[in-house]
Amino acid sequence: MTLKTKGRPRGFDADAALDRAIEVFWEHGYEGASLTDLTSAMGINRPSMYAAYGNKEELFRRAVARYAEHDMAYARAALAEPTAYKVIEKFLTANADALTRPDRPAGCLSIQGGLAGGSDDGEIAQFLATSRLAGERALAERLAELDLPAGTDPAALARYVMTVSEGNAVHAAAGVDRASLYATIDFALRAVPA
Amino acid sequence: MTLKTKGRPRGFDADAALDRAIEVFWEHGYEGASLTDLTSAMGINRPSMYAAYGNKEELFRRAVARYAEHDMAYARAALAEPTAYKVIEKFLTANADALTRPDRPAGCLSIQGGLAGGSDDGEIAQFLATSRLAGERALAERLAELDLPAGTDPAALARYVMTVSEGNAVHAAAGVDRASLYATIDFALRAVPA
DNA sequence: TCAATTTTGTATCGCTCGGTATGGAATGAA
DNA sequence: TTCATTCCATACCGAGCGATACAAAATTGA
Repeated sequence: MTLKTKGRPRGFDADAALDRAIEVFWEHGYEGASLTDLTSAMGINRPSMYAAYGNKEELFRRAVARYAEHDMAYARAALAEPTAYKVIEKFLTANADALTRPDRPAGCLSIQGGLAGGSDDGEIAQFLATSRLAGERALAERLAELDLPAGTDPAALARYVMTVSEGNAVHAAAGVDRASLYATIDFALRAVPA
Repeated sequence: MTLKTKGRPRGFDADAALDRAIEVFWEHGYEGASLTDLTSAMGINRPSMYAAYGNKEELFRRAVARYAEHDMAYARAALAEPTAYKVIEKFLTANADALTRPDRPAGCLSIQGGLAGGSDDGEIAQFLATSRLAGERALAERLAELDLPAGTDPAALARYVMTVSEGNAVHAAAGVDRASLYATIDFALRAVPA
């Protein structure tokens, strides 16, 4: 799969470097993560970053894509559960686990990355919002396939679940521990048709 | 109440200027709001801002304090309701209204202001988190006074309600409309003891 | 062995950031 | 009128930002 390269070979693993960039963006947000922070965490120099990823915004988009693929695999796994209640229960608990992993920053990259539009016209915030709403739509579509009581809107239920998930992410970023998030989920599940 | 001043009188209303600063922080976040953005919205020059408020961080803290006093008065009003269910119902609906006021930025300053620790070591994010948790504690204390079923932890219930509120704030900032937030609240209230 | 190609390290670019020095303008007190 | 005091406006500061120019280093193909 490695195509024959002509020039000097790259001295670092682009995916491993991306993993380190993910954590920097996760902790400091898009705007708060400076190129000095990023490249020093990635173990490379600035020109290497620009050659490999384009610019800071592209690096961020690649980081979010990789984050969605790896750190949010639990969400796709939860969709495989056989009932609506179990899908939601598994999604929320696995989400709470991910929000409080001891070896990772607290919270969720797609929220920590940036909610407010900073210097740009909210381009980053909008990109993250779109990506979150895509997850919400995927959940709604899965719920629509499953056994919901008549009159229950799958899209509204999915939005409720994502709302709890995002609120938990805000709490986790503030230092709230895993057990407390579980307690919140216990309440949240009481609103879900069994 | 105006004490006799000696020198040249101030040429602007400090509270009105603060209201304009609130909106800039609300839209762009603490880091994303530059002094040029702020002072031009406030209609004053930089030295006037520094003379009146100290520095950018102090301006932000004053803005958040004024925001809590004015734009979040609905929260204190909701606490006056006579039952736990009504307190929570009124808090969440008034919150959804505030998150989607057409004459104000979408979402909530205490979340839009900044979740991730930027250049500083998360001092702003921590300040905002502390202020949000103070609101949560106030709600918990009020719920503890009211009629909850035996075995219901007021602190956990308050945390659940704030989680929904914060999730709605994230959704509102992403452009979700008021009716959708209401639908989320309809689900959320099903978990609240009546 | 040499040209072609790509990456790497250094040093720097122009720009914007938060913050300030300075002098003139506007007031109250004497 | 004059002084002391306070505020306003211009112009500027050092620092850090994202992004790059340039040449040395490392590889492939001829």
